[in-house]
Amino acid sequence: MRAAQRMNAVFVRVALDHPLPTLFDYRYELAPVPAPGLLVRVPFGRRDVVGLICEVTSQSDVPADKLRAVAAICDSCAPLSDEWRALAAFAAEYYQRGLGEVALPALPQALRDPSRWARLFAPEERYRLLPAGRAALPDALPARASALRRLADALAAQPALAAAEARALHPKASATLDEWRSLGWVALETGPETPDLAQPPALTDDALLPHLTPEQQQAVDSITAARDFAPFLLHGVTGSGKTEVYLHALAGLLNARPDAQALVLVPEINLTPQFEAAFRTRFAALPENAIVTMHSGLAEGERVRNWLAAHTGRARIVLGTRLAILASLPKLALIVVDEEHDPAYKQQEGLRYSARDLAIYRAKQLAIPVVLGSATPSLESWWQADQGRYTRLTLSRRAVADAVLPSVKLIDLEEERRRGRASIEGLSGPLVTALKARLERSEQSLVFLNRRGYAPILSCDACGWVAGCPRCSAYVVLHKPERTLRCHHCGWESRIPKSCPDCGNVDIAPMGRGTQRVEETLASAVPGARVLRIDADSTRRKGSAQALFSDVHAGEVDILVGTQMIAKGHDFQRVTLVGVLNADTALFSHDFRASERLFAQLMQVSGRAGRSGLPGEVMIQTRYPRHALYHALARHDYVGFANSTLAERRDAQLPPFVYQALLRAEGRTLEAALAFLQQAAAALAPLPGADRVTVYDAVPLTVVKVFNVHRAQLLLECASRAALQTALRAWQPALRSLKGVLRWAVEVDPLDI
DNA sequence: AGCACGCCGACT
DNA sequence: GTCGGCGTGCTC
Repeated sequence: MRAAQRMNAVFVRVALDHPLPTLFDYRYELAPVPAPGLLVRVPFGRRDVVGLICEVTSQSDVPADKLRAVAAICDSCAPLSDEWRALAAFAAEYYQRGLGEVALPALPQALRDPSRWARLFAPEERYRLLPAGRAALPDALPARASALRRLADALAAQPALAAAEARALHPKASATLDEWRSLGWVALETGPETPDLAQPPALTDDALLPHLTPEQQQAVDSITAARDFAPFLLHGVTGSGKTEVYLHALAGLLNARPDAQALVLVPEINLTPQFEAAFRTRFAALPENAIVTMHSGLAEGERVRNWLAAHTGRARIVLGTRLAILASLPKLALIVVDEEHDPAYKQQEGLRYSARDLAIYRAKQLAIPVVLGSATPSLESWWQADQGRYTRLTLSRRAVADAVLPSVKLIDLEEERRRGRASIEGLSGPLVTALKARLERSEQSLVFLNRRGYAPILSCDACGWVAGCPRCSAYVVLHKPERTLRCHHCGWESRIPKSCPDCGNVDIAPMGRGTQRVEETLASAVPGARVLRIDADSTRRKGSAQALFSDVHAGEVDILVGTQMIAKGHDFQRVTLVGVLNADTALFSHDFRASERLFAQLMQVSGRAGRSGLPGEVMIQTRYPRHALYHALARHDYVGFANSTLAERRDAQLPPFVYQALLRAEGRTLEAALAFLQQAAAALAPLPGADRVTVYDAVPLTVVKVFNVHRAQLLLECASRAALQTALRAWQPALRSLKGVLRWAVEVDPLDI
């Protein structure tokens, strides 16, 4: 008996969201058959947590007295596929984390809450209006019970009303509907949803589509013809119609295979609405729930619904930000990464993954095409294309007839000053004149400045005091509309002092300019102009960015001033002038990627001008009008810029010619953080692979202290990705065993150094 | 990461 | 006399 039990014993090896990189074994004694990929609720220490079954075995190496039993299993949700678990395992391996730390946070929160499992997978309840109810209902309700009336109207309007929809219409819908049920007015039904309407043979009518330029057509043909892993770098100047290429490639795929899924990534939440609208218009024949979005702005309920739509295969197009790269997509057949160069694809906390790089992995794993689109590809991707590992697809011309690239003018601030030409609060004469001319012609202008707030510094003329953050080693930024000083690192806020807290002098003055100050200046410098500011501050409320952008589209704005938020994606029809302020700071940054980022940003913002056929003009105010970056920009010469920057990177042995990783440490004192890093460096030296790794000195971060925590980092560099990976993997236990109360994390392929 | 247990200062 | 500081140790 005992022996038989042992023979039949079932154990599961479970990944938990926990820093230990191991799996945890549990006895499995429940009725449903366990399978890898299913979620379970297990006791862990003193609490219950959700884990992912990675293996089902008949024996365990863990001593029997330590083993505990699985408490519950979620078997109404199809198991996460082998491919998905392999993706999570790869990400965990590559970014030096535990599998559970990758897999579980990638799931929607509701799935990680066992108390919600039953409800999530319960067949949706629906209410159907019965003839008795149809006869009685509207009149039986009090005249002013508007919510009840809406509920009744909704019941009358459709064959069956989903319980969730009913609850959205009326907070007490369940109680009301139960009452109506007892009166014989409505019937409750459960079961599978009414089947979707049969999909028409073709989702799109080719005759109605905008006709493609030969370059676009060739790009679409190449993508559509791909039958295996095929990475494409779609290099297209702004306005060249990259989106149309995506749409055609999607149409080709979705038409050819009625079950295929596509994943489209965009760098920012702000860009999802316009893509979603384009997909819904173009693929109007798809059922509504076949196109879903995935980003951090979704409410929890919608997040699970959309995730499940992807997981069950019902969603054909998933549109999302970087987190969508970890969605479960059993029939994934095409991945598009729009604006692939955008740093937003790099997660900057927790698991610091690059969604673009994982997209490449995923495409390779599934042997499918992946399209990386950009007007200014990352040098990493450009180099891959140079090497022939990615296929380059080029769109060299603007797609709209007559739309030409804007002319770029550099305004030499030194010369303006030498010649004694007037400028108003940092706005040069030529720029103000150009802005006024646009206003007269009822055209729109855009002023780009990558610094929010009113002024980055508030200082005392008399003693040199500068307002700083008490918690960070950083100055605080003056925010005039909010009448506060604000730390952009930790969020600390205070009132604006009336006099210098050090010497009492009342002449404390804002220095430098942010978007708020430029907004104020523009209002007086360009009389009559309707000025709108869009930045992280003016769009803090959820959904407000959309409203502000639609004001611009509706022509209710003459001058739009803002940070990089205004540079991305939006197709403003009447913008013919782009002014760029304060770009020079990035030219001489210590960050070797600063110029690449600046070039991409300026190229992108320049691309906002003249999209609809009106001639566009870009004016860049600079002290260095002869700088090579600006010259390349004026010629719209990404290729020249990329090639010369790559040559510099090669000479300096910087990425993509070497691979980097960082060890970051945070401690109560800088000394503690540095000491930890030095110990860590010493521990690395004897490990396998470490002989090929260059370890630099531990250094404090530029902003050493944030929220009273002192930060330092150690840079590792290696010509071989494999050797770096080996060394990093071997390093983990050593790092864990180092003592000291200190937070640390390894970052692979860091963007900011 | 949580969440315990485990030994030393200022309070009902 | 306890409440609670965070050091360190464990989680199948």
